Amino acid sequence: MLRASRAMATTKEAKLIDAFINTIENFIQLSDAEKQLLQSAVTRVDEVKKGQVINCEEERPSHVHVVVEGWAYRYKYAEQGDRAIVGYLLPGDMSDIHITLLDHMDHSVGALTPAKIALIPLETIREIYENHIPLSYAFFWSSLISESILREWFVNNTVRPADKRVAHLLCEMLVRHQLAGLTHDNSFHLPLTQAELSDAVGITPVHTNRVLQRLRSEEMISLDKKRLAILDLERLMQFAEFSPSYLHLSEAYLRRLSN
Amino acid sequence: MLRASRAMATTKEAKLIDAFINTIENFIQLSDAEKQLLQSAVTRVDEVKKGQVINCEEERPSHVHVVVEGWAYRYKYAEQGDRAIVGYLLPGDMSDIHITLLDHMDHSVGALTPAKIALIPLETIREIYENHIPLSYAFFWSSLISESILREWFVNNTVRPADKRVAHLLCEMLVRHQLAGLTHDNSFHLPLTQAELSDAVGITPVHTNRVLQRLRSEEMISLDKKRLAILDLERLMQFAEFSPSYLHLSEAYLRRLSN
DNA sequence: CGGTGTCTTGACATTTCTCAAGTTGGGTGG
DNA sequence: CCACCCAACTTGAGAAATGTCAAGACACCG
Repeated sequence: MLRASRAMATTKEAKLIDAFINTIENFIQLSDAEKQLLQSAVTRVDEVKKGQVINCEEERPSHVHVVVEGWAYRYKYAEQGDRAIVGYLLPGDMSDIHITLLDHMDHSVGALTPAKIALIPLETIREIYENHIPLSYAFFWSSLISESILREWFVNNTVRPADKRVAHLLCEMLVRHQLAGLTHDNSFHLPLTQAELSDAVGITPVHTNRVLQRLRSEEMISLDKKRLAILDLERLMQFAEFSPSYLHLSEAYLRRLSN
Repeated sequence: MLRASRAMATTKEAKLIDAFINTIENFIQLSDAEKQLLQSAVTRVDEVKKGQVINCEEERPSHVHVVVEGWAYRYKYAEQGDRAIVGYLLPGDMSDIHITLLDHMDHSVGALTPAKIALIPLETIREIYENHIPLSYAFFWSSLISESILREWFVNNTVRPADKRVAHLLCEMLVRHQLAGLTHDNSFHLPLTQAELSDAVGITPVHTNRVLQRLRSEEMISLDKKRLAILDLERLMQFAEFSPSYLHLSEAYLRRLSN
């Protein structure tokens, strides 16, 4: 029975590996044994619907979640029902590694699109902490990267006007999609609703709409049927004051980007 | 020589322990040996002047810094010279544990007041990672707490209007000072300039001034000669939509707060 | 083919910013 | 001890950015 579920997991993990392991290897090279270990750590892969809650604020999840396919997002509601989107999770991103050391979620996580989510039991992660120090570095590292991204998001919403905020976010999304190999010619699938974009940059949907129109009319981007194309990356980055330093890209990735 | 500097350090560390070790012990109880280890990890205690830079963006520090006395702050400049203050560091806070795994600072750290800063060499931290797993949990934990605080700051600046932002920040500062035992009757020393407060909540100094006046005239706070008193904590917290859950306080601390 | 969610537009309200001019207060040199 | 000075704080008036409300257009889905 245990064996069976292992086997099931194995067929799915190929996908987990593609994204998550790839991400980790931006930090350290993993041995085959370590990859295998991560593979077998996944006990389940859930298919969740758009909008479904994956982790709820205040709860204590029993598993750590990794996005395999689709988009998820971190969010928090303020009192009058205003939602702040605190981060987007792309394939390969971990949602809640904090929970191995903290006793409750301080935010919620939900699916922004239909998604596949891999689950790893907390105890497995704890075992890794004890016995596979390089891998625990990797978890710590990935958490530090999300902290750095969050910090830049904070700066974005704190000092920049609405149009630059949106532009900055789009630049980041482009780079992160490039890293994941999900772009063609600076264009990629952006499943966000204008309202979902708004909640990440802290402006009104109506205003987001007008900002996007301006970016389009100035021919920095085109956005149609959820496909975003960056038409003039140079100019967009400059306009947004975007510098990818905070993403802590490895040399290898920086090279990949410049192609 | 080495021995001498150790001895020097030892006299100073009593302070380090008071704050930093205390903080850590909010997470796990440390053995005497572990406390000793942390003590001896400090190779130097610097006295820095107000405004002095401790870590600079893009650089790679050789030491991790811990605030012993005074306030420090994390910040980033946007292009037109706008500064975003990304966090305040109180005694006991670590400034740059990230640097053990990332290759450059993605933000700067400076002193907001005259301060004493303890330095721990990177290699020492790395040794701890390898040989003292519980202590490395503690470092990881403290980094997760700052991430959670940052997340709440993000929410604050993303969904709340100016007056609530300021109120929320003041609530947080009160709690953090209470934890550090730095309050008397809900009042404490707030060394911030109105401009420094402004850069943390993303509004103009002029506007901050008016917001503070409103909070004063509504008798929620009083603020004079850098001494902040929360006159009606209940009301201020409600107004700010403040809930300390994101600070991940231990039961023990929550009890302490309710006195 | 109808319906619901998303996008778009316009007109107006509100919040926050900008600029510019005081005012206050603590610190320093004479 | 005084006089001055500079940084921080305050105030006012008008400008700019962003929000609100309401209605219509569009587009995808069942």
